[in-house]
Amino acid sequence: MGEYQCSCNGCELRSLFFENLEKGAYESMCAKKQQQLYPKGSLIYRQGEKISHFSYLKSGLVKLVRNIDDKNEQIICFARPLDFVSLLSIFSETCHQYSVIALEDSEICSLYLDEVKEMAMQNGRFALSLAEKINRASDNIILTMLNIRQRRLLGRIAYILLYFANEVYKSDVFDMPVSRKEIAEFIGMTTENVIRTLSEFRQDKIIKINGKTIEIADKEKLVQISLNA
Amino acid sequence: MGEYQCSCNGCELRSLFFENLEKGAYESMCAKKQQQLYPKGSLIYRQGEKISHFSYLKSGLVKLVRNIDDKNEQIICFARPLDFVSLLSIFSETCHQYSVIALEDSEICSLYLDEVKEMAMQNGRFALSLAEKINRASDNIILTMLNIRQRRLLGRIAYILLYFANEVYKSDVFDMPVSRKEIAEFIGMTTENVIRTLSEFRQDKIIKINGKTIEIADKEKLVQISLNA
DNA sequence: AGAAAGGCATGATAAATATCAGGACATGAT
DNA sequence: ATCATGTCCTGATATTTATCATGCCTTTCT
Repeated sequence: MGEYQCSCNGCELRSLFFENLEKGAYESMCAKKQQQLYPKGSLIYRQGEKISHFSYLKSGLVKLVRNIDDKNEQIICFARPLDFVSLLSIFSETCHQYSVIALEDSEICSLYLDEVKEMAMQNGRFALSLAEKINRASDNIILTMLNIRQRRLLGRIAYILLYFANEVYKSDVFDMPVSRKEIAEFIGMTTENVIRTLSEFRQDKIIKINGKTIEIADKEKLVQISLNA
Repeated sequence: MGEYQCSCNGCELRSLFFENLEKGAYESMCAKKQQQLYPKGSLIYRQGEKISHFSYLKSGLVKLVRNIDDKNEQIICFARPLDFVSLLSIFSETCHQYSVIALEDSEICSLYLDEVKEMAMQNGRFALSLAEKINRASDNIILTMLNIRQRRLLGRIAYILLYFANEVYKSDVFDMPVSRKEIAEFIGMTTENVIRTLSEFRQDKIIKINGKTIEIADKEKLVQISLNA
């Protein structure tokens, strides 16, 4: 029996496990991983479902969504690789508080939650490290919500444009992964006003819009708007 | 040397430690606790300070506040006993992300963070239990922020009135622990509009106001407003 | 006591945002 | 091919909220 080699060399979560688990424990955990590809638009978890897995995003982009009623949704956050997908309530609730939906083709790696918990109980260092990461994710959500709350329409749109450019795509030209409606659900304004504001930015030559592609043409001005509106 | 008896019989955090720590570890931790009384209005932690203690609220009421600039503040949440005070970033950041201020005379019990962390590393069950509690606190903050975001002025005021009545004071008559300005900072509206709305509720006989004392006179209507506005 | 500052209150007006309506365009289903 | 659906877009209007101004009352400071 040859030694097991984890195939996930690019997986950022490795460090978490590596640094804190015995080699044997790490490998047995890794061996049981279930990897799955969710195409763009597909539902990864449904709000209310039982949480059975500890999941993390290897590639792609997802949104966390809260269903208020039949018609209305709130987007809690967008999550990229390294942000855990089932992050929010994994240790505190038995059911998913939010739905998770793929915005781009996304690879999810899952481990049985029971086993991760078991491992955490046996290894405090691992548990603490896990808590740290989950904590940070929650913190970021709260901080972003506060940042959005303190801005008005224009500032909120500027903020989210800068978020995608700086945090997600690391480029001032990118394909907008979300619809105007989704932006509205994220910043808590109406779809019409999101559209209007983007048009306004286009007319003021702050951004260029070409189909799904957005180019930030005047970043300085966009930053100004994000700070002052 | 007689056996050490923890004096904090009413402390809800006991269970967390009790269930998960060896008696010796629990007692040595408990023996080092620092208990302090913060009078109403006093600063417990200042945003930006280094986090040195693991703290929890034994009695009283506090607010978590984010200073945006010289003049403007955002209130993140109110915390009662059982909610940890230094909860948000305790494992993920080295500095307090928010200030904590006493709204009522408050007793805080503190343990050295390093020691709690050390203990968590040595005891996975304890670490997991801690993570669970901190996780739940973050979840609640996020949920409350989403609940407020989906409402408009009247709904937000109704929501916070019901929050104090149902969650904090468990009574439809209570002394409002926060100013109109603080309500405004919490719900993200202006002070004038908070005042106006409360007056409106008073005129519509939904609440009675007598100095600091609020009485919810027509709870059914208040719930309706909270759901529809 | 008197002054200063802050909380509470209300009105008038301005600004921001939502709602409603309509149309162009793309996409997917039948 | 055609229909239905959904997204993007714009304008007109209504609603909601913020801002500005003012006054009263209480508390705090001196």
